[in-house]
Amino acid sequence: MLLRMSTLFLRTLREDPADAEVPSHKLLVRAGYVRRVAPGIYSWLPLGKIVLENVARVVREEMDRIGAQEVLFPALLPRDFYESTGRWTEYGDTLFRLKDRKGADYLLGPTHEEMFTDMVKGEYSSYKDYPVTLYQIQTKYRDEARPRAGILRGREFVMKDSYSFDLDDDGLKRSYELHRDAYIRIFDRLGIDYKICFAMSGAMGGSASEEFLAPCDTGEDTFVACRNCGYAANAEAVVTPAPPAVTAGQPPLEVLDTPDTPTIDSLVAHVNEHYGLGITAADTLKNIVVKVRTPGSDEVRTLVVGVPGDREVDFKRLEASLSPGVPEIFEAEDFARHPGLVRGYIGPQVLKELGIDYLVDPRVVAGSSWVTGANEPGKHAAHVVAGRDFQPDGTIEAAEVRPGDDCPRCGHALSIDRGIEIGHIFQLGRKYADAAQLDALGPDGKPIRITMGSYGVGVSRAVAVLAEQLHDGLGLVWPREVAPADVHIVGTGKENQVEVASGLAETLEARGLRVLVDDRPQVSPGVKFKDAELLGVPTILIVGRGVSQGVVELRDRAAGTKEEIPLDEAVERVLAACGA
RNA sequence: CGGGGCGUGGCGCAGCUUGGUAGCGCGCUUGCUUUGGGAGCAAGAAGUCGCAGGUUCAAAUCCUGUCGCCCCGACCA
Repeated sequence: MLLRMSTLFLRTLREDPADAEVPSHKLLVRAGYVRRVAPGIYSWLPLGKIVLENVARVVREEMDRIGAQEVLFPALLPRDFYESTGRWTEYGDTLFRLKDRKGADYLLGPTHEEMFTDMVKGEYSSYKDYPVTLYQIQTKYRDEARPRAGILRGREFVMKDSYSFDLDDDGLKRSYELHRDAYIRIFDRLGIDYKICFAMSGAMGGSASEEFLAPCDTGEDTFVACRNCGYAANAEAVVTPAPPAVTAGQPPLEVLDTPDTPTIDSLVAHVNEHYGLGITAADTLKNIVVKVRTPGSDEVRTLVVGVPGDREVDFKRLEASLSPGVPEIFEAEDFARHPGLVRGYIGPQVLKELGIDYLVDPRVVAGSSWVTGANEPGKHAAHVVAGRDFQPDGTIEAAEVRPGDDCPRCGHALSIDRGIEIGHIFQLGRKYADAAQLDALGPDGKPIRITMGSYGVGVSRAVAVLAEQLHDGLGLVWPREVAPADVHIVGTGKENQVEVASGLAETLEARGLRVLVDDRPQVSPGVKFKDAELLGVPTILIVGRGVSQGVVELRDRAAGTKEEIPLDEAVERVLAACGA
């Protein structure tokens, strides 16, 4: 491959685009890799297209290596496939819907579980056919409430999705492990920094699920990591270790007058001053009321969640824990309908008789004693003991996770970071096979329900993540595997530099390198240097003022090093630098 | 959905308060000079100022409406 800057369809920008906030967005636009078309929708220019294809190639090679077979579904899909699993309605506004000329409903595929399942059902029928794994690299469409950060979170994006079909749980586990290994190879080859995190299997009803998160300040996901034992988990999936149950005798429950203590801080200050309890916010029990809606039905139940008063409820964690139920805020009119719930002074002591479910943070163990609401305006209760004064209906992971919290595996302090999800592997189980009645006929003549795994890689997102993780003040710094070229040859000078550069480019191309050569006439050296740094090709060869003395300059974009080398060694030196 | 900000040549912006010939930088075209860090000089091309209505002798500027875009939030009872 040989690209010439003199004819390459490329225009770099000197300034950041006004609508870009994050580094990857700014740089990919400035360097002429992508252009915005509409919110969350981008065009890929030649260099961007090459990088995108390189990522796709790596993904494809590693999927093929584990025996997955590539297929391609349409992005434009008829409604009926999504009707059978209920997702035509469940997906809500995120689904791009459209009608054909006859008025029939269509959608742009946000994901393709239904299509894969249906395809396998149509072709395979014997246990001898299994296991099988299929994948595609496809454009997906999701009408996100808020697309952001350029191609990091778009409404149209390229994703590799694959599905494994197995006869039993052991097979599923093997398919899952194969994918896990493939993903490790993919992200290692791409040069992405990532962490494998435990994730919630959530509504999909699966058993095991892990996310590949790329640590990144601009990330939307929060994850915890333990430096000691290597445990890592999405914040939504973190398990809170329960302290040992308390058995020692506790003083009896005591109701306290606590006027004007609407917040935890004011409550703590008040009881310490007037009752000398010497407590902290962590000794109080905060009770949050939510409504939980069951999707697909009108059923709404009231739920109270108890967490230590020094912690906020993390709505995302709550949501994940309640899934498929959807928590909603308990409004003033809801309080009006439940006079037993005294806003600001709710305690769990009365929930049983009110018939309201009560779930507590795992720290609220049997025998633990709390200061909490007394279910009367202006009153709280002290020495309220779990198991004695109230009986929780179970535990729930809803409290926020904080840096320094105990690792659930080894007890060391956890750190918290943000990341971007670039891959997800997931033991789906039989949900879709059940919906589609996907069976194989067994050796005994009886049907075997197939069990599935679902696996995704954000291909276009990976491009943005690389830009996000690998850049400096001058521009992009691509790893060689995805770079638009192996070497960027800059010819600059008023003598024969451009011809020499062009000749070197042809020689190196013939030796198997992907070459980008700046052969633009009448362009000043400064511009060419700046562009080379902005574009981010890993190896840069400058053919400039030294050429009449037989000297050229070899640069390493990532290391920032430069070295003068003899012109007649240039070809071999570049080949060596490019690992060819 | 809530809050904030912004719509002016291809890109980045000023002008609006206080109405009066639409401007700057980058980019682009032509010529000459220049060639190791986003060159210089000269001459050019290119904008119905998001859209609609209103006020006015006169609107990018004031008023009303509307559309779009960007950012933050989506919870703390």
